[in-house]
Amino acid sequence: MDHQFPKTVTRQELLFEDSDAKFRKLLYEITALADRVETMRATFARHFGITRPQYNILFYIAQHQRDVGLTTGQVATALRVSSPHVVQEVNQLVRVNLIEKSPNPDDGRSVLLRVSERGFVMIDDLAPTLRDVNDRLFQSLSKSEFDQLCTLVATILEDAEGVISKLPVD
Amino acid sequence: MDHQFPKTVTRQELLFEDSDAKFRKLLYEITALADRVETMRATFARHFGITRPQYNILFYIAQHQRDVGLTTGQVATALRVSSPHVVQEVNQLVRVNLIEKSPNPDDGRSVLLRVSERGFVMIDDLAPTLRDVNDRLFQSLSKSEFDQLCTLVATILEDAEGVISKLPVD
DNA sequence: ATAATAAAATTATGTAAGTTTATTATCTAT
DNA sequence: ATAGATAATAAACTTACATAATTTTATTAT
Repeated sequence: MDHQFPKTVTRQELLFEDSDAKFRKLLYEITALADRVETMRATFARHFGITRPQYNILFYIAQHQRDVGLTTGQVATALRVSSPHVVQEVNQLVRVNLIEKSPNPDDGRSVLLRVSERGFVMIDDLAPTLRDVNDRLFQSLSKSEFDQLCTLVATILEDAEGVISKLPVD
Repeated sequence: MDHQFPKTVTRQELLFEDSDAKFRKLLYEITALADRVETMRATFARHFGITRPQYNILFYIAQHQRDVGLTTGQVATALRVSSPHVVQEVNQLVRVNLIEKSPNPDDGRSVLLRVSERGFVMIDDLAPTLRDVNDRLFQSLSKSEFDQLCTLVATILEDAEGVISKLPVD
């Protein structure tokens, strides 16, 4: 009658006093942390009068356009969303003059996306707030802890891709 | 004409060669990792014939109901979603006999949720797969790295709550 | 050079995962 | 006994996507 939840991990390195509680807490906290980060982005987005996906697209382009800009497809692939979604959100950003579209001289089917002058003004306006928030978010980390965290997260993310590519179900 | 993206962090501990690139990569990878974890959960959910939010609710209850069960409101608060959403998804789970509702003897307004016998059978069926996936997801971590990661993530999550509670915008 | 095929963006439509608002029943404090 | 507060729920709405179909332009094979 009184079921106990089965263990979700077997590696000894991940168990404490034979319990996977700490491991489950970590998994929960990783997703919770990502959720908080997206909450912050949603707040910044609202401050700009745009939505969270629009904010993510705008900032991705701002950080990765060089001189040439990015295509719709590049943005969709990088953010792991569909092209129609990028088209839809970018059109909203074009309407409020935060993104500019121009034809791709190398490919007549393609379009190049760049953040507008106004877009960069808004980003520059937000930057001090962003620095304040990020400094506080990572206030407790020493340089070596930051390095460790970067390495650990990168490693696990890589392993996650491998795991997903051959999930034993579905 | 050629705008450069402003720095998003100032702490020296988080900068490399005066660039915040590594920091931005970390933030990106944290959300990417959480996204991959949710992708895995969605796959397990599909295998059960339920949705990802249903899976998350089912597993939260399975792990936290003791003898007594959990109320709708407790689940909503813990998972940070609205009560109506929990009601909706739990009703689906009741329909397929994975969750059982019972009146709360201590409060006539309230309802107690528990995973059904069939629910635990499904969870026990999935457990070996879950262990395999989790072992592989964290295959690269030593015990001390796992400990460090737990501490770092918990610390940052705590700081994140503080940051959100007093965001300088909105 | 032309025909077939592929690729990029877009339009239209659909859906999953939530939210907000309103209602009802019960509880708590005066 | 009454006046709020709280728990669950129902109904309606919204957001953040995806899928399918279409158009235009490129590429490849003949």
